[in-house]
Formats: sequence, structure tokens, C-alpha cells
Amino acid sequence: MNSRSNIRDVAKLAGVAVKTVSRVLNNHPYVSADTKAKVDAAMAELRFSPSIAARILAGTKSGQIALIYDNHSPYYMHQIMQGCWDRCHEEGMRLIAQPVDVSDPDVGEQVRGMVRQTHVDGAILSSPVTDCGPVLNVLEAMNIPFVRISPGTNHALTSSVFMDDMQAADDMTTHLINIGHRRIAFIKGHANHMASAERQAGYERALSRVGISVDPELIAEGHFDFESGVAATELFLSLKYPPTAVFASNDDMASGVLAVAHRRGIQVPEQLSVAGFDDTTLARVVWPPLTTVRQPVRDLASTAADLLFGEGGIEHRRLPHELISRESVAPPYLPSLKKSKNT
Amino acid sequence: MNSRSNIRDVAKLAGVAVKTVSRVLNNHPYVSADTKAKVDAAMAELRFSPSIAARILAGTKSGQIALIYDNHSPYYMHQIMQGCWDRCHEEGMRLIAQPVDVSDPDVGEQVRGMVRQTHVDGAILSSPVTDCGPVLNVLEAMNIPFVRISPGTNHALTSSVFMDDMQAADDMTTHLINIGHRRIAFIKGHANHMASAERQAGYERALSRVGISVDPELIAEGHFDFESGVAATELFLSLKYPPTAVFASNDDMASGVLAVAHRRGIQVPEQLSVAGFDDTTLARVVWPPLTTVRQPVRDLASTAADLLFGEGGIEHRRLPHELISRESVAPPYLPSLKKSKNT
DNA sequence: AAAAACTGTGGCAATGATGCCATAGTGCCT
DNA sequence: AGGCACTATGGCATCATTGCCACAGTTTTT
Repeated sequence: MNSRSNIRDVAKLAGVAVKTVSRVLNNHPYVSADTKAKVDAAMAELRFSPSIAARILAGTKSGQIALIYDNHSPYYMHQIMQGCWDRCHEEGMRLIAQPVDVSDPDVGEQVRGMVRQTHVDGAILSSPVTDCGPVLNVLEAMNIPFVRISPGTNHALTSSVFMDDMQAADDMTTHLINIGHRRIAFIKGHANHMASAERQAGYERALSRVGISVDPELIAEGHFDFESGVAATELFLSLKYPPTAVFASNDDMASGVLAVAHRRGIQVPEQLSVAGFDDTTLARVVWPPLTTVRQPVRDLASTAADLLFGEGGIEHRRLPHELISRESVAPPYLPSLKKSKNT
Repeated sequence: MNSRSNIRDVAKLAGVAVKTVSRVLNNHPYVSADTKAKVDAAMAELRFSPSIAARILAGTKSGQIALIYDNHSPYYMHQIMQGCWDRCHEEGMRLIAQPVDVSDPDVGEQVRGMVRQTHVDGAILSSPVTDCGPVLNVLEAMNIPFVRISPGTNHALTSSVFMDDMQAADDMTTHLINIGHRRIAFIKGHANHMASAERQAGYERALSRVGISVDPELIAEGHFDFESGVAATELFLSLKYPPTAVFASNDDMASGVLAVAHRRGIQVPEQLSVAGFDDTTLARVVWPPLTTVRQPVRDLASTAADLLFGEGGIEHRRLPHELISRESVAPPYLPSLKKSKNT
């Protein structure tokens, strides 16, 4: 009925001491290959796997790490989780995915409770939790090592993995400029993600470099979701001089731009170019497929796990981004210019 | 930092036995109000909080449940998780999300290991894990209660929540017939989801009822992902008499249909109607928005958690579906009929 | 009035693994 | 030859809590 096998049963079957089984379990040095083989065989035969609870109680490690997140883009989180899972699985660690609400004033206590209960050995934080003061304080106070994925702020005491959001946004904006766009609108990301400000800065830097003034009318608020892409686009298209291109801070919002264009019968990319950010699955699923910045989300996550497991001290690793050209971006048609030439 | 106080310290300070403190902790009956007050005071003074690990080890409940899944649609899983999380949070339970690979011959052992390690009190299975023999056997052998979300097979010993996939597919097909379609193609779901067969049966039932013969050419394999929607559509459109409507077994595949239509310059819905299934976020994000069957995914998940927590015996609860009409479906244009009339 | 049931409390074993200390053989340096 | 470091293994206490059994006093039932 119950699989009753514990470490003692394994020890008996393998003909060794309990302590030796424990050593095999924890990959301690000083176990002969011979003994290890016997123990492994016994464990396999008994279908043994150690109780985390007992391990926590007796020892100092639990073999578990937490992924703490608060992100509303399912595709993005899906990739983050996969990256973490893969590495954890390789490493024999258990991953506890823990959603939180960073706007909840109680978020620190919630994380404290979770750490207390699960005794996780470390944590991976995904933006925007990476910059959530209460959470950071709690983890530091409890002395839990953690790695941050795409943090917005520097933090001398912990490792992080990230990409150059500013440069990526600059690249995309420059690309739009290079193919002829001058009125380029920008939809900001959620304000609680620090990357949002970075991307905006990159956008503005690219414009400024070529002497295009930053027009506040062409910058709209956004929250990384489809609806805010829609809302922003409605605004842009009601302007006296609407943009010829819209650069959204993620793919979800870019999809919103496409939806409005479709509804109004505006041809993309002939009449309006649309660029996204992230290169989630969504970018390939919508029509036309989005020109976007590929963010190596899964690699970011698995690298974060690497850094957490690694012995090394704190490290800040930047992963490369890539501009992905698809069909949602083309040179502007610019009927007004043609007309003025004719007149 | 020093949460060094344990139940013994509390007992000593309160002047009672350790066991009595345990009773207070667990709200046992048979503790006098007087004693309870003393113990509460002592706990407060020592800032005591019990060790979950010890509790799990010594007791029979862990306060944790597992969500075991293997689904490749991020939007779908996102909703499932949310539903589970919400109820678990209300109930003070910890949720451990555990992805598995049902095609892995070792999947049973993996689940066994997870259960033994974490001591979960119960599990929620999401399709297709609901019909994965090895997993079911392991959970039964370990005597872990579980609830299945959208299982394909009946199972007298465990509760389940589901919707009527056959009826839903029938409804959608009938809707397409009612507005004039006769050549309706169908893209199957992943073969390892039992719901796939149900949906196909519903499609065929609706056709048969009105005397339309089921044309094997109009039924294509699919795997619940965008790409298989694309592949199926390429097939359909290369037929001598292509369909006027395509009914895909989920929204991801329906998005694939839309993509092919866009690429070939086929107007949706004027020249081709497209229907999906699930009503995930994706259905509203693509263009045109998908007519689809709303599956109450989040409710399914939270209901599953309800049944797991509930004292009640086994129960099979069906949740209602709903046909959502959006812009991807319209009456067929049928140019060939018009032509023949004219000639 | 005896028996049974309820109330309130205590003692001790058990849970499953690790930490620390001990032991013993081997190879190497001085 | 003595001492030391290294390899390999075993024994036992320990972690913090709950389950089971026992016991005594009080109330209810027969």
C-alpha cells in the first residue's frame, strides 16, 4: 500500500551503514565506486527517494529552490519556467514555482512564510520581483542566496542575468529609422518592470542620435498586455499626424496594435509598421508575424539556475539579444510626401 | 534570525506538556480555555512558529498538494494554475506545480519520487496526465487522493471535473452548418488527450445528424500547437474542393489556420470561416478574433481543488461550455454555386 | 450504584535523514 | 619508524513535531 522504504531499508539491502547511503545520496566524496554501485542498485530496487522533510529537519539543505514571479505574460513565464525546470532537473533539485503580487504590501511576509515552510536553498527572481524591496530584504535577512533575471537595479550582493534592454530598443528603433520611418510611436512597458524604462531610454537615444525630437504624443503608457496595446494605438491613430510605425515594449502589446490596425482596415506593414519585443511564441502566431527583439528568455532562466548552483561568487552575466525581422515592418508609404512632391 | 524556539520551550514556559502545546497548535478539541490562553501567551512571547518539516515528518498531513501536468499550450496552463493557486491560497495549502512528460516510460517513477519527497496530501491531474496509466497506478498504490481535470476515461475511484467536449464540438459544428457551411474541415487534437477523440466524435455526430457524410479528406491530424494548424490547413487548401470552414480543436491550431489564410490572401471569414476551441486569451488576440468554444478552464481548476479539499466522496462534476461568436466565422460565400446558377 | 462516555492532560515512541565523532587501512613524507 | 594526511565506512545522537496509549476526574447512561 504505502511505499515504506526508507534509508535504513536501503542500507540493509546494500549491506552498508545508513550513513553511507546518505553519502551516496549527497554525492559526498570518499565513497568507493563499488559501494556506490551497490547502494544505487538497492535504491533502484526499493524505488527509494529521500524525504525532503526529514532532510530539512536533520540537515541544512532541502534540495529545493524557489522561482518567485509576478508576470502577466503566459508565454514569457512559460519559457522562464522551462529554463529553470531543465536545469533543476539536471541538478536533481526540486523547483517550487511561487507566484506573488508585488503590489501587495504583504508580499514580503508571504515570501518569508514560503521560505520558512519550504526551507528552499535559494531562489530565482523574475522581473518585477527582482526589484521588489520587501522581497529582497526578506531574502537577505534570511540569508537565502538568490539570482535575479532581468533586474532593473544593480545589486552588489547577488548575481544576475540580463540582456541589454536599452541597446535592444535602440537597435529596433534604429532599424525603423534606417528603413525610412520618422514618426515612430512607442508603447511603454509596465512601470513596475525596470526594463520598461530601459527600453524607453533606448528608443529615445536612437531618435536623438539622428536628430529626431522625442514627441511626447508618440509615447503611450502600457502594461505589457494586449489591451494596453489596443488603447495606445487608438490614441496614436487619433493624432493629427499619426505615426508610420509603432514600437511596442512587448509582443502582447504589439498584438494589440495589429488588432486595431486590422479593425480599422489599416494595412500592416504597408500603412503602418509594427514592432514588438521578446519574441515569444505570440510573435509568430499573429498576423503578420512580428518583427521583434529576440530575448533569450529560456537561456536567461537556465543561466540563472546555473549561477545559483555554481560555487562561484556573484556574477552578472549579459546574454545577447537579436533583432528578428518578420513581416510586420516595412518602409513607410508616406503618401503626404509624395503629394507635396507633386504639388 | 534566531527562530530557535521549539515546542518544548513553549511547553516549559507555559508549564504544560509538549503534547498539550501540540493540541493548541492543531486546534484539537479537549483543551481548556485556560490552558489554551497560557500556551498562546507563551507562543507569542517566544515568537514561536512550528517547523513544517517536523510536522510533515511526524504527522500525516503536509499541507501541500501537487498539480501534475503536461500541456504545451501556455495560455491553457496559465489558467489552470491560476485556478488551482487561488483555491489553495484560500485554503492555506501549498501548491507544487509539477510538469511531467507522459510519453516518458519513466513517468510513473518520477511521480512516485515527487510524492515521496514532498509528502503531498493529494494531487490534481490535468489532461493528458489524467489518462496516463503509470501515474494513476502510482498514485493509487500510494493511496494519494487525486482529482482529474478533463479526463478522457471514467474512473470510479476518483473525482473529476470536466466539460462535455463532444456536445461542445457538436454545438460548434452545428453552428457552422446552420449558417450555411457544408464542407467543414476538422483538425484533431493531440492523440494523447482523450478530449481529442470526444471533440472529433461531436464533429462527426453533428454532420451525420443532418446527413452530411464525413469526408476523411477533411479531417487532419493535429497536436494542439500552431504549427499543426498550419500544416493541416495547407492540406485542406490543396484539395480539389477545399472546405469553406475549418474547425480546429483548440485556439492555437485555429491561429495556424488564420496564418495560412493571411499568407495566401484568403479573406477570413468571407472566404473561409475559422473556429477554435478553448477561448484562451489567444482567441481574442489574433485577427480576426476567433469564434470558439469557451471552456471554463479556471473554474475547472478551482473546482478540482474544491473537490480535493472537500470531505465528500467521489464526485464527477460537469461545467458548462459556451459558444463564443466572434468575427472569424460567417456564412460561406460559395462563388461556385452562384456561378452555376448564372450559367 | 455500577458502567460507560466524555473531557483534559501527560509520556513516550516514531518519523527519516544528517552531523559529528570514531575507526581503520593505506600511502607518503621526514 | 613515527607521524600525518587521505580514503572509506560505521555508530549514535539529534532535528521538532505528532500518533498512540494511558490515566484521572467528571458527567451521563443503564
